[in-house]
Amino acid sequence: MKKKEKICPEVATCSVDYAFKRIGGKYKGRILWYLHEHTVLRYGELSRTLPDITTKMLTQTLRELEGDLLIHRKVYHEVPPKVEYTLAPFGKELIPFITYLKQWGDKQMANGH
Amino acid sequence: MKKKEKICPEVATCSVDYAFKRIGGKYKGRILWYLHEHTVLRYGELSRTLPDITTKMLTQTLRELEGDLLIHRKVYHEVPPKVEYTLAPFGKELIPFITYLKQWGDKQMANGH
DNA sequence: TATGCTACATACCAAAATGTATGTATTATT
DNA sequence: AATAATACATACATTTTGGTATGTAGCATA
Repeated sequence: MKKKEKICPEVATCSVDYAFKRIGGKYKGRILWYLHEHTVLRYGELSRTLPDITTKMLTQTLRELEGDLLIHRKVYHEVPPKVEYTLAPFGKELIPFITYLKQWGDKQMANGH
Repeated sequence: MKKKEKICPEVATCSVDYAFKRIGGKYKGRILWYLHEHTVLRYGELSRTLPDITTKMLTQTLRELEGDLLIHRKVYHEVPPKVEYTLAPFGKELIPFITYLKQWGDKQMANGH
Protein backbone atom coordinates (compact mmCIF):
# COMPACT_ATOMS: atom_id res chain seq x y z
CA MET A 1 0.00 0.00 0.00
CA LYS A 2 0.74 3.71 -0.01
CA LYS A 3 3.06 5.86 2.03
CA LYS A 4 3.50 5.82 5.77
CA GLU A 5 2.06 8.19 8.31
CA LYS A 6 4.95 8.68 10.69
CA ILE A 7 7.78 11.04 9.96
CA CYS A 8 11.38 9.92 10.45
CA PRO A 9 11.28 8.11 13.78
CA GLU A 10 15.00 7.70 14.30
CA VAL A 11 16.46 11.03 13.35
CA ALA A 12 20.03 10.12 14.24
CA THR A 13 20.30 7.14 11.94
CA CYS A 14 19.70 9.36 8.96
CA SER A 15 23.42 10.05 8.97
CA VAL A 16 23.81 6.72 7.17
CA ASP A 17 21.56 8.06 4.49
CA TYR A 18 23.36 11.39 4.51
CA ALA A 19 26.75 9.77 4.03
CA PHE A 20 25.60 7.44 1.29
CA LYS A 21 24.28 10.36 -0.68
CA ARG A 22 27.66 12.09 -0.78
CA ILE A 23 29.52 9.07 -2.06
CA GLY A 24 26.76 7.60 -4.21
CA GLY A 25 26.68 8.01 -7.95
CA LYS A 26 28.32 5.93 -10.59
CA TYR A 27 31.86 7.26 -10.31
CA LYS A 28 32.44 8.96 -6.97
CA GLY A 29 33.91 5.97 -5.21
CA ARG A 30 36.46 5.34 -7.92
CA ILE A 31 37.42 8.99 -8.25
CA LEU A 32 38.09 9.25 -4.54
CA TRP A 33 40.08 6.03 -4.63
CA TYR A 34 42.22 7.06 -7.58
CA LEU A 35 42.93 10.44 -6.03
CA HIS A 36 44.06 8.59 -2.94
CA GLU A 37 46.33 6.31 -4.96
CA HIS A 38 47.86 9.02 -7.10
CA THR A 39 47.72 11.93 -4.63
CA VAL A 40 47.19 14.43 -7.42
CA LEU A 41 45.62 14.01 -10.84
CA ARG A 42 44.89 16.41 -13.67
CA TYR A 43 41.54 16.42 -15.41
CA GLY A 44 42.86 14.53 -18.39
CA GLU A 45 44.59 11.99 -16.22
CA LEU A 46 41.37 11.29 -14.35
CA SER A 47 39.62 10.93 -17.66
CA ARG A 48 42.11 8.33 -18.78
CA THR A 49 42.00 6.53 -15.45
CA LEU A 50 38.23 6.20 -15.73
CA PRO A 51 37.94 5.13 -19.37
CA ASP A 52 34.18 4.68 -19.21
CA ILE A 53 33.32 8.19 -18.06
CA THR A 54 32.34 11.03 -20.40
CA THR A 55 33.64 14.56 -20.00
CA LYS A 56 30.20 15.69 -18.97
CA MET A 57 29.92 13.21 -16.12
CA LEU A 58 33.52 13.69 -15.06
CA THR A 59 33.15 17.44 -14.76
CA GLN A 60 29.77 17.13 -13.10
CA THR A 61 30.97 14.58 -10.58
CA LEU A 62 34.10 16.52 -9.76
CA ARG A 63 32.02 19.63 -9.09
CA GLU A 64 29.78 17.73 -6.73
CA LEU A 65 32.71 16.30 -4.82
CA GLU A 66 34.24 19.73 -4.66
CA GLY A 67 30.98 21.24 -3.43
CA ASP A 68 30.85 18.66 -0.66
CA LEU A 69 34.43 19.55 0.27
CA LEU A 70 35.68 16.04 -0.46
CA ILE A 71 38.18 17.10 -3.11
CA HIS A 72 40.16 20.20 -3.92
CA ARG A 73 40.47 21.84 -7.31
CA LYS A 74 43.54 23.87 -8.21
CA VAL A 75 43.54 25.90 -11.39
CA TYR A 76 46.70 27.01 -13.13
CA HIS A 77 46.04 29.98 -15.34
CA GLU A 78 47.97 28.75 -18.31
CA VAL A 79 47.31 27.93 -21.94
CA PRO A 80 46.49 25.20 -22.57
CA PRO A 81 44.63 25.02 -19.26
CA LYS A 82 45.82 22.94 -16.34
CA VAL A 83 43.71 21.84 -13.39
CA GLU A 84 44.82 19.56 -10.59
CA TYR A 85 42.56 17.58 -8.29
CA THR A 86 43.48 16.30 -4.84
CA LEU A 87 41.65 14.89 -1.84
CA ALA A 88 40.44 17.47 0.66
CA PRO A 89 40.46 16.68 4.41
CA PHE A 90 36.87 15.42 4.48
CA GLY A 91 37.59 13.23 1.50
CA LYS A 92 40.70 11.81 3.10
CA GLU A 93 38.62 10.76 6.06
CA LEU A 94 36.69 8.48 3.76
CA ILE A 95 39.74 6.54 2.63
CA PRO A 96 39.74 3.98 5.46
CA PHE A 97 36.17 3.16 4.61
CA ILE A 98 36.80 2.89 0.89
CA THR A 99 39.85 0.78 1.59
CA TYR A 100 37.80 -1.58 3.70
CA LEU A 101 35.07 -1.72 1.10
CA LYS A 102 37.58 -2.38 -1.64
CA GLN A 103 38.97 -5.35 0.24
CA TRP A 104 35.47 -6.67 0.74
CA GLY A 105 34.85 -6.28 -2.98
CA ASP A 106 38.09 -8.03 -3.88
CA LYS A 107 37.15 -10.95 -1.69
CA GLN A 108 33.63 -11.15 -3.08
CA MET A 109 34.88 -11.05 -6.64
CA ALA A 110 37.51 -13.68 -5.96
CA ASN A 111 34.78 -16.01 -4.76
CA GLY A 112 32.60 -15.34 -7.77
CA HIS A 113 29.85 -13.50 -5.90
CA MET B 1 34.58 14.93 -26.23
CA LYS B 2 33.36 11.41 -26.66
CA LYS B 3 34.35 8.12 -25.06
CA LYS B 4 37.85 6.85 -24.48
CA GLU B 5 39.77 4.32 -26.51
CA LYS B 6 41.43 2.23 -23.83
CA ILE B 7 39.65 -0.51 -21.97
CA CYS B 8 39.82 -0.70 -18.17
CA PRO B 9 43.51 -0.08 -17.43
CA GLU B 10 43.50 -0.96 -13.76
CA VAL B 11 41.41 -4.09 -13.53
CA ALA B 12 42.00 -4.62 -9.84
CA THR B 13 40.55 -1.32 -8.69
CA CYS B 14 37.20 -2.20 -10.16
CA SER B 15 36.41 -3.90 -6.88
CA VAL B 16 35.62 -0.45 -5.54
CA ASP B 17 33.06 -0.14 -8.27
CA TYR B 18 31.81 -3.66 -7.64
CA ALA B 19 31.30 -3.02 -3.94
CA PHE B 20 29.56 0.30 -4.45
CA LYS B 21 27.09 -1.34 -6.76
CA ARG B 22 25.93 -3.85 -4.14
CA ILE B 23 25.30 -1.25 -1.49
CA GLY B 24 24.16 1.56 -3.75
CA GLY B 25 20.53 2.42 -4.18
CA LYS B 26 18.40 4.69 -2.11
CA TYR B 27 17.70 2.40 0.84
CA LYS B 28 20.27 -0.39 1.02
CA GLY B 29 22.58 1.31 3.48
CA ARG B 30 19.81 2.03 5.94
CA ILE B 31 18.27 -1.42 5.65
CA LEU B 32 21.58 -3.06 6.43
CA TRP B 33 22.14 -0.71 9.30
CA TYR B 34 18.71 -1.27 10.86
CA LEU B 35 19.08 -5.02 10.54
CA HIS B 36 22.35 -4.68 12.38
CA GLU B 37 20.75 -2.61 15.13
CA HIS B 38 17.69 -4.80 15.58
CA THR B 39 19.20 -8.17 14.65
CA VAL B 40 15.92 -9.37 13.21
CA LEU B 41 13.06 -7.43 11.65
CA ARG B 42 9.82 -8.46 10.02
CA TYR B 43 8.70 -6.96 6.76
CA GLY B 44 6.21 -4.64 8.44
CA GLU B 45 8.75 -3.56 11.00
CA LEU B 46 11.21 -2.63 8.29
CA SER B 47 8.47 -0.72 6.56
CA ARG B 48 7.80 1.29 9.70
CA THR B 49 11.50 1.84 10.34
CA LEU B 50 11.92 3.32 6.87
CA PRO B 51 8.86 5.57 6.73
CA ASP B 52 9.73 6.97 3.32
CA ILE B 53 9.88 3.68 1.47
CA THR B 54 7.01 2.16 -0.49
CA THR B 55 6.15 -1.53 -0.37
CA LYS B 56 7.32 -1.91 -3.93
CA MET B 57 10.76 -0.51 -3.24
CA LEU B 58 11.08 -2.30 0.07
CA THR B 59 10.34 -5.68 -1.46
CA GLN B 60 12.53 -4.99 -4.46
CA THR B 61 15.45 -3.85 -2.36
CA LEU B 62 15.17 -6.77 0.03
CA ARG B 63 15.22 -9.17 -2.89
CA GLU B 64 18.35 -7.61 -4.27
CA LEU B 65 20.11 -7.77 -0.94
CA GLU B 66 19.03 -11.37 -0.57
CA GLY B 67 20.25 -12.19 -4.07
CA ASP B 68 23.63 -10.71 -3.20
CA LEU B 69 23.70 -12.86 -0.06
CA LEU B 70 23.82 -9.82 2.20
CA ILE B 71 20.64 -10.61 4.09
CA HIS B 72 18.65 -13.72 4.92
CA ARG B 73 14.91 -14.18 4.49
CA LYS B 74 13.01 -16.60 6.68
CA VAL B 75 9.40 -17.38 5.85
CA TYR B 76 6.94 -18.73 8.40
CA HIS B 77 4.10 -20.49 6.69
CA GLU B 78 1.36 -18.97 8.76
CA VAL B 79 -1.72 -16.89 8.19
CA PRO B 80 -1.41 -13.99 8.24
CA PRO B 81 2.07 -14.34 6.72
CA LYS B 82 5.24 -13.75 8.67
CA VAL B 83 8.67 -13.12 7.21
CA GLU B 84 11.79 -12.27 9.13
CA TYR B 85 14.91 -10.60 7.77
CA THR B 86 18.39 -10.84 9.25
CA LEU B 87 21.92 -10.03 8.14
CA ALA B 88 23.69 -12.84 6.31
CA PRO B 89 27.47 -13.37 6.79
CA PHE B 90 28.47 -11.23 3.83
CA GLY B 91 26.18 -8.49 5.06
CA LYS B 92 27.63 -8.63 8.54
CA GLU B 93 31.07 -8.07 7.07
CA LEU B 94 29.85 -4.70 5.86
CA ILE B 95 28.88 -3.45 9.29
CA PRO B 96 32.28 -2.11 10.39
CA PHE B 97 32.39 -0.08 7.24
CA ILE B 98 28.86 1.23 7.55
CA THR B 99 29.59 2.10 11.17
CA TYR B 100 32.58 4.15 10.08
CA LEU B 101 30.58 5.88 7.40
CA LYS B 102 27.79 6.64 9.84
CA GLN B 103 30.22 8.30 12.23
CA TRP B 104 31.58 10.33 9.36
CA GLY B 105 28.05 11.36 8.47
CA ASP B 106 27.23 12.28 12.05
CA LYS B 107 30.29 14.48 12.22
CA GLN B 108 29.56 16.15 8.90
CA MET B 109 25.98 16.84 9.88
CA ALA B 110 27.00 18.20 13.26
CA ASN B 111 29.23 20.73 11.49
CA GLY B 112 26.53 21.74 9.06
CA HIS B 113 28.14 20.27 5.96
C1' DT C 1 45.52 30.86 -41.50
C1' DA C 2 44.77 26.33 -39.81
C1' DT C 3 45.56 22.98 -36.21
C1' DG C 4 46.57 21.29 -31.68
C1' DC C 5 46.34 21.30 -26.74
C1' DT C 6 43.40 21.12 -22.44
C1' DA C 7 39.46 21.65 -19.68
C1' DC C 8 35.52 22.27 -19.85
C1' DA C 9 29.87 23.96 -21.24
C1' DT C 10 25.48 22.84 -23.00
C1' DA C 11 21.34 21.28 -25.54
C1' DC C 12 19.03 17.31 -26.24
C1' DC C 13 18.02 12.31 -25.59
C1' DA C 14 17.90 7.52 -23.46
C1' DA C 15 18.02 4.60 -19.73
C1' DA C 16 17.64 3.47 -15.06
C1' DA C 17 15.65 4.15 -10.70
C1' DT C 18 11.88 5.14 -8.04
C1' DG C 19 6.86 6.34 -7.08
C1' DT C 20 1.50 5.62 -7.47
C1' DA C 21 -2.39 3.05 -7.27
C1' DT C 22 -4.58 -1.03 -6.98
C1' DG C 23 -4.95 -6.04 -6.47
C1' DT C 24 -4.07 -10.87 -4.38
C1' DA C 25 -3.83 -14.86 -1.03
C1' DT C 26 -5.32 -17.29 3.18
C1' DT C 27 -7.41 -18.10 7.44
C1' DA C 28 -9.69 -16.45 11.76
C1' DT C 29 -13.05 -13.58 13.61
C1' DT C 30 -17.39 -10.99 13.75
C1' DA D 1 -20.85 -12.63 4.27
C1' DA D 2 -17.84 -9.03 5.44
C1' DT D 3 -13.53 -7.57 7.65
C1' DA D 4 -8.94 -7.83 9.41
C1' DA D 5 -4.07 -9.12 9.31
C1' DT D 6 0.43 -9.47 6.66
C1' DA D 7 3.46 -9.65 2.88
C1' DC D 8 3.69 -9.03 -1.04
C1' DA D 9 2.77 -8.45 -6.96
C1' DT D 10 2.12 -5.59 -10.87
C1' DA D 11 0.84 -2.13 -14.48
C1' DC D 12 1.85 2.34 -15.38
C1' DA D 13 3.77 7.11 -14.65
C1' DT D 14 7.34 10.11 -13.25
C1' DT D 15 11.87 11.46 -11.69
C1' DT D 16 16.60 11.07 -11.65
C1' DT D 17 20.71 9.88 -13.64
C1' DG D 18 23.68 9.26 -17.24
C1' DG D 19 24.91 9.51 -22.39
C1' DT D 20 25.60 11.85 -27.20
C1' DA D 21 27.11 15.23 -29.96
C1' DT D 22 28.88 19.46 -30.66
C1' DG D 23 30.84 23.91 -29.28
C1' DT D 24 34.09 27.27 -26.80
C1' DA D 25 38.45 29.67 -25.12
C1' DG D 26 43.22 31.19 -25.80
C1' DC D 27 47.79 30.79 -26.98
C1' DA D 28 51.59 28.25 -29.57
C1' DT D 29 53.31 26.24 -33.58
C1' DA D 30 53.32 24.79 -38.49
